[in-house]
Amino acid sequence: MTILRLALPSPLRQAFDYRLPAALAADGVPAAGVRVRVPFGRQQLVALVLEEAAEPAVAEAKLRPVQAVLDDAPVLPPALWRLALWTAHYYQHPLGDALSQMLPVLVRQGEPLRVEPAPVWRLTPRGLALADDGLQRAPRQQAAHAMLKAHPDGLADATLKGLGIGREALQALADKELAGRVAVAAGRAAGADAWPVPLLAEAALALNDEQQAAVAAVIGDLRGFHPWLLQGITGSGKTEVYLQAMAPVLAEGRQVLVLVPEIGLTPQTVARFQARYRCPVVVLHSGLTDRERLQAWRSAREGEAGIVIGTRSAVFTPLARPGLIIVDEEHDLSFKQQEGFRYHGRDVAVRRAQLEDIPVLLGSATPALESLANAAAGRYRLLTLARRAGGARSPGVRLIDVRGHRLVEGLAPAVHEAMKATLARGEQVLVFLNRRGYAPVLMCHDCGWQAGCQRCDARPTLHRDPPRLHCHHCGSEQRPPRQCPDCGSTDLRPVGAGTERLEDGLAPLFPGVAIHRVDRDSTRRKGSLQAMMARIHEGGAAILVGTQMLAKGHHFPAVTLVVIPDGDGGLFSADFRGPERLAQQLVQVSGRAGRAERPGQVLLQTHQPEHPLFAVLLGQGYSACARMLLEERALLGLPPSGHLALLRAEATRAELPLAFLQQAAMTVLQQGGGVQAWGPVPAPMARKAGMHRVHLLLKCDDRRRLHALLATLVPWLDTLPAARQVRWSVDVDPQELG
DNA sequence: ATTGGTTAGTCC
DNA sequence: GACTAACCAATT
Repeated sequence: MTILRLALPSPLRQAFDYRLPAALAADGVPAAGVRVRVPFGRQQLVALVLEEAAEPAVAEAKLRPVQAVLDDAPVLPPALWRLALWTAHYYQHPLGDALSQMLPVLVRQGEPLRVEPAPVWRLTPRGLALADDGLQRAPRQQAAHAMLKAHPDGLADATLKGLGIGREALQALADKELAGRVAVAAGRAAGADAWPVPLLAEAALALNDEQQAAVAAVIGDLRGFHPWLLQGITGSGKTEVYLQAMAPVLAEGRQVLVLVPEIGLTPQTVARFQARYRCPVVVLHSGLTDRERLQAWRSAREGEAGIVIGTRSAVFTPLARPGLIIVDEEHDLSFKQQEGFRYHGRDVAVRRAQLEDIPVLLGSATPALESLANAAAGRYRLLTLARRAGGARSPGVRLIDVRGHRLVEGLAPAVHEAMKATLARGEQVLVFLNRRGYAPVLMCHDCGWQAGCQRCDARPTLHRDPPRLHCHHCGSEQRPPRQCPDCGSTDLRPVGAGTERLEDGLAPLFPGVAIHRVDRDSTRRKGSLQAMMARIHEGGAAILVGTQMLAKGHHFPAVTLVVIPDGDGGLFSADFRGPERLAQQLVQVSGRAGRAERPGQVLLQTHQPEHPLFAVLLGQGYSACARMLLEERALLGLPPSGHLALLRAEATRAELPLAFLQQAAMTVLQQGGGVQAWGPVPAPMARKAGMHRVHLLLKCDDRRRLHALLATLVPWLDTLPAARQVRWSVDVDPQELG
């Protein structure tokens, strides 16, 4: 009898054995990575074969039969299969659940993998003959026409969607018989003739000598695993380095995987890649339908797509002929999945490159301390771009000591003056405040009562339109009280300022000046961010008020002054990564300002002008600041000098998670092995969304010893009766201890 | 008696 | 996690 050991899409930390009926074994025993349909309890599931088992783990009578074998070959290529097993083990996540998260929804529902080649949009002869400005009355159709004209081999639906070209525009072109959707022949040739000739669709930009050196280094060694760290200041032309580094990879017919932060995946980013090369570009992001995602995934897996661009989860996209992996803005927090399967996309990308035996290029203006430490240790090779491309000068940063000064709307007099002068020149000012809403606290002026959230140990933020107290941690909303519930006073006052209040307060100070607020609330509606960006890019005096949305990705050429009213935030944060994040944020937001003719100015208001972080960051730059922070981490044994894993547990009753993690802590103490247990302690926000939350932090100088412990501790915890009374999880290499 | 809500246990 | 049997208590 043939017994198959299967990974089921379930959170259970175990494999399940099934019997393979003789009728299904006729074509041979399915290999590891093949999908099968099985009964499980009273449900039907799609599972993946792990191996053929010599002996069943349970009594033979309990084995149920496999109902169908869905594939004749594994779903994932060998290197990706090994990556999946490694990642599930490294992050101590149940294998079946990890595997199912790596696959598109339709694949894990059993959809056939056979590729009907995705039909592509192409111009008709009439469309090709149409003049470039023949659709002036219809800008969207004109954009679609221009894009299709640049790609005579056609573009797939998913690619066009990624480029921001909508179905309506394409349908309109089709109605005019200017374009059509046609099927293409299946099975592209592999190797050098995989893509259209010539591959280059537009001329490459000229490189300065730093960029030249970076490109030369990477393409000089495209065989085998080489991790690179490209540290390039904002505006230094990192993207051009990516583009030119991938040229020889594509020229060989191999594929490039590009990972970007969630916020970085804009139509402009995709357009930049698509405009350069004629090979198919596919985009994987959360906006795709299940069907589109499946098409993109198949096209990567079959080797049709030359460039695959996506966010975190795209690191698991199978590639027929992988050649290079690029991780842009590698320091970005969005690469770490913060719930469930808590992997780090950047770290998985490096491991994948190793298993695929290809180079990986991590890029950032402000690399994570982990990456800089890897470069310093010689594990990564460092490439530096210290000059802005095109000769633009970097903005100067000036600390504004606000101690003792009277602030108007949170602005010091010198800052106010600088803003007026900038606006008078017709230039733009960016005010960066990483706090949305009207005010973070609603307080009674008579007795000091503060509005609190019913379900969290947090104060809800006061919002203005519509008026409400909104808890950013659990999402609950209440009507703001008109009277203090403690003393009955009606003198309730908002304390502190968020972006809404700042927007209101700045208007009378700068009459007649347009103020654009850019945060999650003001850009909630689809397309509103793009509309706002368009208005900003029209130029003219304006104030941009925004949260970190403004600090990422977009560049604002008309902004010549950046104001940071609250530069101290995060300086004394509870999280040990606070200073690192602050330094990254300051550098990133500073990079939004300035252009070739006129360098930008950054004004940073602070109550701590002598703080060493500011002194080093402003005096010697990000790298020196990072070195200082790395020394501090080393003294405390914190990452990357030491290694962490965080056990979290929560329940409505406070004593349950505490008791559960006490058992864990006890075991760690007994087993020792050089692993320290800190806690259990209440989480920084002890009650969130009605749940009492407790943490146990595990810490060890040696990563292998920490993982050896986790490998026995976690499965054992899973068997404890107490584990069923709490929600618990393991976070390996936690990025936020909150 | 019926319904609803919680809990413990299984899933191969 | 999904599902169920078992149990208890409050409602008809």
